[in-house]
Amino acid sequence: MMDEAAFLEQYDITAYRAPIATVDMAIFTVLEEQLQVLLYRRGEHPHKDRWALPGGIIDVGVDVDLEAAARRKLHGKTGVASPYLEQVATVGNGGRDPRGWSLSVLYFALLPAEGVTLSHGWGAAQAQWRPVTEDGVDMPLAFDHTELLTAAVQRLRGKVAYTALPAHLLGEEFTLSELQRVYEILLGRKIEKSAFRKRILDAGVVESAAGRKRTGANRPAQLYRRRQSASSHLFPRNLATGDL
Amino acid sequence: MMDEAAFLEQYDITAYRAPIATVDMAIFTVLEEQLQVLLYRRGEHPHKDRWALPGGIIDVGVDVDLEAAARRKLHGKTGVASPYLEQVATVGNGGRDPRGWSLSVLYFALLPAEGVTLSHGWGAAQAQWRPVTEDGVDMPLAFDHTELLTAAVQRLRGKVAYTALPAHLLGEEFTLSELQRVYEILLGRKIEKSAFRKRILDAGVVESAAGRKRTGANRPAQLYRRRQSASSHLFPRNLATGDL
DNA sequence: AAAATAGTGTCTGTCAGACACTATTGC
DNA sequence: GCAATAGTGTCTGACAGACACTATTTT
Repeated sequence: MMDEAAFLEQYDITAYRAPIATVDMAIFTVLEEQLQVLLYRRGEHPHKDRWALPGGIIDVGVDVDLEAAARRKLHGKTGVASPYLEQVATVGNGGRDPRGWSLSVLYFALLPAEGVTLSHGWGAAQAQWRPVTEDGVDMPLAFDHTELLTAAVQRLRGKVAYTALPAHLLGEEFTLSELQRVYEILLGRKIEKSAFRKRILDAGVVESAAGRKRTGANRPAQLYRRRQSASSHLFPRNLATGDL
Repeated sequence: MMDEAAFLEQYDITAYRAPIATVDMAIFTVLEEQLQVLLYRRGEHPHKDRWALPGGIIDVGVDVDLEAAARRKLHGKTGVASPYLEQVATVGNGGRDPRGWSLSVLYFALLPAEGVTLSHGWGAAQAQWRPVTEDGVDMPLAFDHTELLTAAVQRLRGKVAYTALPAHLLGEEFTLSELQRVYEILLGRKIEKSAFRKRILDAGVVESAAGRKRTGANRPAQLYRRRQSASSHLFPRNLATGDL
């Protein structure tokens, strides 16, 4: 009979043909009144010169865990360290990558457009924001990234009406009007102002910050910031006008 | 300059130290008026003799995709081929498995207790249903399976009030009273009958089946069955009495 | 008739949705 | 004052939640 220490001694990890393990990122922002996603043009095989979601192979020597791998990819492309990050799903099969059976963990990130400096990183020819139309982007993508992007967009859109997630698309401080505008862009329709404000404030997902924002020939607006609970909070009912 | 075919030709998949890739299953049923989860006692190292969620290493030679791997594990333990299956999350880090950096994709399955014959499968000393109390089970589990189970239970509980998922815990045909009872068990509280029936029927997630069920000295109940849309449907508002 | 569960009808408080109104700034 | 946006108040219809009622079976 063998104990666990002895078992591990003789265990050969390379005896198993493991799948390729990767992380892919759908990085969203709101820019020019549109939801946009960060894509880069692949500079290496496979799918060289095609547009793709940022991502890549998990490095078990560098990444302490899955989320660290995701943050590493994100930081490399945007320079942003700690945006809102959420795991969407994992896909895995023998056909999605010509290199063999591969498994990809998909994350989405939300970040404010200001302060982001896109850098190519190695292996990427270009990186740029592309507007999201309906559930995707109007260009073919490498691998199964079209499907991955659709899944990420649907997850995001599905949560908009029930959570305070869109607040992460704005900077530290923002006005309720700005927040409402982001909701409207994500939902693709107008929201009734009074109901929106009541529900956001009642939910306690934002707190007022000192100071007001003055932009033009009009009444200045109170500034707010996210509260800690903001991301996880589920509104008891729908937030925006109209169901779903 | 190399084209893609030439690239793949010289590409050596074993040059990368990939994580161990596994699938774990939280298999739920309702038995004896309680939510129960299927556990098995490990017959091999590591964590020999500890209770664990069914699962194991993905076999890229056998499993065409991730879900196939999950169904293979499920079928091996229960003999059930096609229950409700949903991906919950993926965890990965260097410390959760003594064999090395490992990555586990967690699924949960819902199935009716009738007709399930538990079999050990190889590598398992015993398999049995264990009641779920609060967010877990009252025994230590192997690896990080306590956390995995908690995640699965929370996902299930979180969706109960907004979806028709609990219908998958019953057989082909069931009465509305039986369905209501399952909801009550999962939510841990009574639901008002009239409201429950109105919302289930209005949502159109079940359809009446021919025949009625007669059990005792009382009025027989109409039988219903799930409709195709049942699993994905989101109720516009909460289904059960009381929020969340 | 009694017991037991199936199934329906009605009332009420709450809240989403609509809309109109007041407030505060620059010009 | 006028334009423009911030922010509030009020009415109404719909529905969740509570509760009481009717219906159908066996014993």
